[in-house]
Amino acid sequence: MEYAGRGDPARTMALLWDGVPPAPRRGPRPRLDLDRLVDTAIAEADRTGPAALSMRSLAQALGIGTASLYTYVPGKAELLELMVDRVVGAQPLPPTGAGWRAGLHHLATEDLAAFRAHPWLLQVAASRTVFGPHVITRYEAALSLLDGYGLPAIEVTGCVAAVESYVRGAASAVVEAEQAPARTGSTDQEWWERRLPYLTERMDGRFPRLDALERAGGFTVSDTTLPYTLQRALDRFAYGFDLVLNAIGTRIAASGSPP
Amino acid sequence: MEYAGRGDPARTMALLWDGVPPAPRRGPRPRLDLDRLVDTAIAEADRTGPAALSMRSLAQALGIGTASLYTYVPGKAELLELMVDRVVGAQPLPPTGAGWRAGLHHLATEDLAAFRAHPWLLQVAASRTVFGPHVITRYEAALSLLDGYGLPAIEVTGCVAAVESYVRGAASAVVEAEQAPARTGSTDQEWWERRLPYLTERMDGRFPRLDALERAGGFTVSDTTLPYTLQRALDRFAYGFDLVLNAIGTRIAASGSPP
DNA sequence: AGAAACATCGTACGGTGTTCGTAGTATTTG
DNA sequence: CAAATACTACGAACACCGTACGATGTTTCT
Repeated sequence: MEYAGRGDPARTMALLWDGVPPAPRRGPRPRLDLDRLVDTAIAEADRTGPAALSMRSLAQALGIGTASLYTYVPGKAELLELMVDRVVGAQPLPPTGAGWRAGLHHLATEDLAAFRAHPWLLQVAASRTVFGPHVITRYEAALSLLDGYGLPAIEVTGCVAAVESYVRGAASAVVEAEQAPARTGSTDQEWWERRLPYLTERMDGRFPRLDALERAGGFTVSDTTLPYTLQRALDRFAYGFDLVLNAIGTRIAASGSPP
Repeated sequence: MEYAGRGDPARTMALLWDGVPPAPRRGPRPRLDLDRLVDTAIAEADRTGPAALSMRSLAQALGIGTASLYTYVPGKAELLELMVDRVVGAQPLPPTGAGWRAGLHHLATEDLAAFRAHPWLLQVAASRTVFGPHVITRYEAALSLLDGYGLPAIEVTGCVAAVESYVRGAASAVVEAEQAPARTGSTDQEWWERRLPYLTERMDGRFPRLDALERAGGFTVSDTTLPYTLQRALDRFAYGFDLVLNAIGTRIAASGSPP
């Protein structure tokens, strides 16, 4: 999942920003266009899981030979970048004029939805920021949400970065909860029924705080440490995001200028 | 980097919680012990990068045959889990009695340090929570930091989860900034000098907010979107973490009971 | 018609995690 | 003491992976 940034920057930048270069004059027509390739790759990655996308299976899904892929794309790393920017491009931008809080909320909700629909985003985007047009457009929109409230530039970028960081981290917990059954090949209940005996035996009495939580709030160990219930994970996402928004609100209030 | 949770849970749990099982009575003595194996794996992963750890190279570093590794560990997935729990076990626990803020600050600082020292943690821990004794001990300690302030249980777990989510997301930005030069094989400056011409040409005039930031605050595009300067990334980490802590403080204050 | 430019793709290379079967060794048993 | 036993060690092989190379076929321009 690393695929160091091999290809020369010019080629990658051109693919991201200009799409496919002008059609060449000679030789046989390409059977594919870049859009179809990237779309198929996204669908395939969604279907088969994050790391399971292989150039061979992608080529097969497209009905072409494996080596032919390299006519369109320098390598897998660049393909992944194109996939990221394309997914981001499909997200709606936050509404302007509804206030910073509604705007950031919209942004985070869309991001969470994208991470859930395309879990591989978490692994790709975690290792390197993609410098595509849609990614930057979205970042620009996020910055403008905090414009006009008197926040200094350094704080605007800081707040947006904080939101992005939190969303990425919390979304990965949500995705984990959502994917746990599929990955283990069994239902949540089976998964826990098989592990709980070992855990309870080992944990017995050694973790008073967790025990207290279990007695007081009806949390089981499985519920607190790893919120395997999707609903619990979503609740946590919302709770923590509210914390972040509240903190941003305090900074805005402290900066003087009203909305 | 997926390595679905193959091995049976009993074996994995036993490895995590009980260490190596009682020494067998017959047959040749094992040449290795589990601790040495895991330690070497950690060192190797630190040295060669996240995904570059291979069972073959690890075996070579240990001076044994590749297949022999599977005598000690069911597979790579389980080995990675052992590595995670071992790293977490090496972290100091937050001081009790210094207050929740100091405690959480200590926790986050140590986590960030661990992510920087072992970048592969971000990719391993992102996909599944490791249920090892040290991980749970650390979680227990985090919970107890917020004990006694009158926060309801659901909020205690919510706040700890929020901190963890933020730290994971923000740390990945820091690590990205720190590793960028090594990954691209060139210095920051070279990397940007090669890409900036293409970027500025494409971005010219299309992103007024970013342009304004550049004019006003001395931010370059490279500085805002991807904080390739390590110092800037660290500043952002601290700023956002302060936001989260402030929000938690507000919740605590609203819950009545003083420290 | 011939040359040049291009897409296609079978094949091969060096890597990966893991399995299998066998060889070897130390303890326990008869 | 010898034989059975239970264990470690590991070379070889399997099924994959991303990618480079070179041959082949197709289209367009001269």
